Amino acid sequence: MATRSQPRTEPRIPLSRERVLYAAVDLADKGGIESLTMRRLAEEVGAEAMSLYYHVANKQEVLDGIVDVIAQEINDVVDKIDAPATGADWKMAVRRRILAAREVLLRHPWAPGVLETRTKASLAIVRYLDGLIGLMRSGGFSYDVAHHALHALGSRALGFTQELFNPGAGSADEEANAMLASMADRLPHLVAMLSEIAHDDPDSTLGWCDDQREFEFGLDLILDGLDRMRETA
Amino acid sequence: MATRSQPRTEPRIPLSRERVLYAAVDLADKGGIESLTMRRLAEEVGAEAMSLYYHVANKQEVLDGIVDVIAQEINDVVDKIDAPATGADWKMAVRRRILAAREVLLRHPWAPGVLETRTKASLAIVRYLDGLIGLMRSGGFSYDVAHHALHALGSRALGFTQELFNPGAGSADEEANAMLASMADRLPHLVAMLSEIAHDDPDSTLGWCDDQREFEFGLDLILDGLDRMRETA
DNA sequence: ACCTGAACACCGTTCAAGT
DNA sequence: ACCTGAACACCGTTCAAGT
Repeated sequence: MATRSQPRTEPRIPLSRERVLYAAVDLADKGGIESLTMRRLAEEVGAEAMSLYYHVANKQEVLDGIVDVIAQEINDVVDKIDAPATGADWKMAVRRRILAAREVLLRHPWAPGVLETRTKASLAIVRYLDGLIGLMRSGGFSYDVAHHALHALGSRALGFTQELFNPGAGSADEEANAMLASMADRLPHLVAMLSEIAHDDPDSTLGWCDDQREFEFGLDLILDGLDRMRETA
Repeated sequence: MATRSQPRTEPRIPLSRERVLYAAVDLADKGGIESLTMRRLAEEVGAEAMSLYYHVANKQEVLDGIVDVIAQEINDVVDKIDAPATGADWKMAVRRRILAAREVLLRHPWAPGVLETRTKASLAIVRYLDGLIGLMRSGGFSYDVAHHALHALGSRALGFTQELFNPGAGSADEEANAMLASMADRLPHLVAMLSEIAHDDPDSTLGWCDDQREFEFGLDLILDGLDRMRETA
């Protein structure tokens, strides 16, 4: 429906590494990470698959790139949080940053999984970690303890926990429940436990069990333990 | 070179789901998880790729199967550990089981990554978790707290922690160090921290940072925190 | 019951060629 | 400098056919 003077469906803004990466994040947000293929990404961006290779070396670099985009988003949010008034507030300051990072990840649920597969450290993530170390330092920790602390937090430092399995939507859940019920004799403690508690709160979830309350429980357990070390040191 | 009476290169033991899964574990152990393809798996087992589909529904089922194999290996080891004498020993009992699980995973370094991608709970893993819950129960925890505890442990319950990135062997490491050094101004705390500490202990590692000492530090921080909750409850 | 050959739809990527 | 078409090597998987 374009006029003859504009021959084909508009040449569009030229490709660029940035445009490719943002389109990749969009694709993953909309269709999950498995929908992110070079061919589909090219389509999304109005080009042929092979054109992408002019702007990124290969798919690994795309994956590195989108992790970096998300990490930058985290830094943007986190940088707006004020520094703590006194060093003793380190715990609250770290806590707020981690929960802010989590909010970003909740908007990009594919990100933790991709992150795990990365072999190169994203610069933006390293920047984020540097901030956490800084907070702990001014809270009175030695570099040595701050280092241990990062390890103890693990992926929690970025706002997510690891799932041991991750039943998707609906059906698998019922199936699992049926299975569990049928073997109550072999799994006595687990069945008893699950019948006492209930996983509600289907929002605020980054997986099956990684909901907000549980995340904060584990986070606080670790932060409290670290704080106690700080006091006795 | 076979005699005419034995026409082709020996018919071999027939295929079976078990044989397929053990061959798959072998392949992953030897060549990493990315070397596990249906076609290569078939070759390993002396058959055509399509023959596998008679014994497993698809590749997802192979992946489910091999984590189950590893989880059984964990249970085999863990079941040999004696139960604690008194309930108060829950902490040491849980600790020993987790460290035993870790030893198994160190022999199958691809397993944590595959585990994370599974959507169905492996029965063997669920059995393992049931055991941990049982120990905590007899240690005096309510089911509610035991449940929180499992969440707080996360993947640590199975003996591994999540890496935020995972530089492989050698070169990438140096590259990362060079990068870090070149931006000491933008990452002051991190560079300072890394110059103070050193990651040695290249054995006992399940990734870059997940070495034995750090794993135990985080584990003990959590277990101690839980124990404190138990005492004040 | 168990295995296979040929074929399909889809990957990531190379390379020589177009503008 | 930027983009592309054709082609390659490799996936997982289906389906009809063999024994």
